[in-house]
Amino acid sequence: MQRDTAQRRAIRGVFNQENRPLTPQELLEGAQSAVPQMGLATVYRTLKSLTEAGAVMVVDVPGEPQRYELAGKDHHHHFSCKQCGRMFEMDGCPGDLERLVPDGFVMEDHEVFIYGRCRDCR
Amino acid sequence: MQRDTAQRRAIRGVFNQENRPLTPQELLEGAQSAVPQMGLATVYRTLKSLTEAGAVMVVDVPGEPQRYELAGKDHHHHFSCKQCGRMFEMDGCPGDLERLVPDGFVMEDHEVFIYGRCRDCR
DNA sequence: CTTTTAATGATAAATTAATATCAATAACAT
DNA sequence: ATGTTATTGATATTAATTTATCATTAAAAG
Repeated sequence: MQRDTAQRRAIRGVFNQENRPLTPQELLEGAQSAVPQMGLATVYRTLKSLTEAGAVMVVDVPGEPQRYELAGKDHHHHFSCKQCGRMFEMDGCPGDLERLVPDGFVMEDHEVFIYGRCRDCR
Repeated sequence: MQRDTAQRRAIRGVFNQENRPLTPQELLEGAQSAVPQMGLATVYRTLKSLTEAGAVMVVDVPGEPQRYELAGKDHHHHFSCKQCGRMFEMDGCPGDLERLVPDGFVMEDHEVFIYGRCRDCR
C-alpha cells in the first residue's frame, strides 16, 4: 500500500503553499524546511507517482527543465520572471488564436508564455 | 579569415529552402543532400558562428531541443505539428496579452506556441 | 603550384536532467 | 511491540544535447 510519509507531506505542502509551477530543485529546497535531509531522488519519485495519479501536471517550459503544478486548475498560462527565475500562473487566455493558424493547418492545443519582472523583482 | 565552404553553403541553403525553425539534426539531414559526409559538429559550429554574427536566432521550444531560424523576420510565433514533429512559422500575434499579466508584474516579452496537425499531416 | 591555416569529420568529453541501485529506515497491519 | 516491506538517501547510471580535441583536408593568398 501507499504510505504517508513526512517527505510526501512536505512536497504536497510546497505545492499548496507556492501555487505555481515548480522545478524539482525548487520542490527539494522548499520541502527541506520540513525535512532537511530530503534527497532529490525522493522528489522525482514523488513527482512521478503524483503525476501518474493525476494530482500534478507537467509544464514544459522553453529552455528550462520541466516544472510541475497541481492538476485540476482552470485553463491558464504562465509568466516567467527574468530576474528571480520563478514561474507564475496567469488566469485567462488570449483567445482568437485560430486566426494565426495557416490555411490547412489544424489547431489542437496552445501555450502562451509571458516574460518580464514579477511583483517582487520590479 | 572566414572561408566559404560547401558545408556552410549547404547549411545556409537548408535555412533558405525550409524557412522554418530547424533542429541541428534537421539541418544535418538537409545539408547532407549537398554534402553527404557532413558531420553534426560542423552543424553546431556553423550555428554558433551564424548566431554570433546575428544571422540566425535561437528558438527555445517547450520540451524539445533548441531550434534555429533566420534572423530579421517580422514578429511571429510558431506552430508545432504533433505528427511529423516539424515546426512552422505563423505571421502575426494575438495582441492584448497585457490583460493576462497580474497586477504589479511587468511584461517584457512573450511567446505563443500552437500545436496540432500541419497541412501535410492532417 | 605552394604555402598557410581555417575548417572539417570522427569521436571523446562535458553538461544537464532524470532514472536505477541498494542498504538502511520507518509506516502500519497484526 | 514486532515483522513486513514500502520508502528513503546517497550515489551510480542512463539519456540527450552540446562542446572540445586533434589529425586531416581544403580554401584562398601569393
